[in-house]
Amino acid sequence: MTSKDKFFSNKLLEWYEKNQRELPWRKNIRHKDYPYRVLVSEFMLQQTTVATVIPYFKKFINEWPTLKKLSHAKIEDVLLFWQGLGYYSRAKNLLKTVKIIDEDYNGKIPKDKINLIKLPGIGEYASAAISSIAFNKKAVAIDGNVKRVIARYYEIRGNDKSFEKKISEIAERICPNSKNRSYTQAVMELGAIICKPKNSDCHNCCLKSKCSAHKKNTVDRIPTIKSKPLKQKLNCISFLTIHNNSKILLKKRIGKKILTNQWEIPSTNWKVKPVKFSKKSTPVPNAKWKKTNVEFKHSFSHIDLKNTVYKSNINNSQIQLNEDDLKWVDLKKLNKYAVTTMSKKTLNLLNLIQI
DNA sequence: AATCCGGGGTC
DNA sequence: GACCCAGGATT
Repeated sequence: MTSKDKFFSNKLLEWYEKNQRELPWRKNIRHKDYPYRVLVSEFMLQQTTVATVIPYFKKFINEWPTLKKLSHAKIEDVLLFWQGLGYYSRAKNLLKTVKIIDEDYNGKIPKDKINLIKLPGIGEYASAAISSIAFNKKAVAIDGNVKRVIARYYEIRGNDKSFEKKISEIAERICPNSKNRSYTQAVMELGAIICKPKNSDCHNCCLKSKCSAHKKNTVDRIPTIKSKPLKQKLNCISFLTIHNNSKILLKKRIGKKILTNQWEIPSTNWKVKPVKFSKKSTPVPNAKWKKTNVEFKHSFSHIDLKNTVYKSNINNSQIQLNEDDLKWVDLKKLNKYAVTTMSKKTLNLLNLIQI
């Protein structure tokens, strides 16, 4: 432990005391349900910005204020709630984890990383984050923010395995033996609001006097950017069937790997080549179908999808539905279903709903 | 070790 | 359009 290491944790803790944001999951650390709220927040925050999470978190805690209540929830309800937040396996894993804690741990969240990491959806980062933030235990949580802050402060270059190893070794070495609840959040907080990926606010940084990258003016080049594989470009046509301008046909994505079990406007498979319209592929082949002017792109983490929308007005809703996973849904009751964001965008563009 | 999994904000 | 976000599971 060098004086530069000491400076890091001391200055950071001092800065955090005065500058931390008021975030809903940080309130009432003495409350019996505080660890549960930290648990929920850590699931939501994975690869998701604080600003996005806040409204979801508030509604979630309002709906399921305690671990016990969430443990009795149905996965359909949790998924409905998670709609639009993305990475839906988090919702399933959160419910699984809470059920395990309720049954195997007498409702008490494990305090140590070694037990937390066994739970579904909790990995290397989250186990350390929960242990330190919820229980004030010493545990080293390394997320994207931490990597960036440490890489700049010690001027660690690269983006490969050895980079990860160096960051990890330094993080272990400089982690203080107390105030870990604050320290874990302080490093991430600095990364989020001062030591940002771009336009980092070095002028207001409590670490600038000893920051190697700042002194050498290499902040913008650290950490080294990883080249990512190109996104696959895919196409689809979706078929909006509408009755009396009030009810639409939705289909459940059964057996799909992405957006599993969510409801959507029936669509062709996603294909590399532009999809040609054919009546046979529509949910109601004997109806009149018309191409709309709605055509837009929707991006996933690894796919850029172009969606072209066709529409059919159906006068009687008595038509035979051949498949069990097709259903007429009143536009006013759309919020009872987990509907894909792309389908909601479609309905919004057709002025059928407001998002 | 690479790939999959969402969606939105920022520049 | 490229990059990032309090990552984890799967293959």
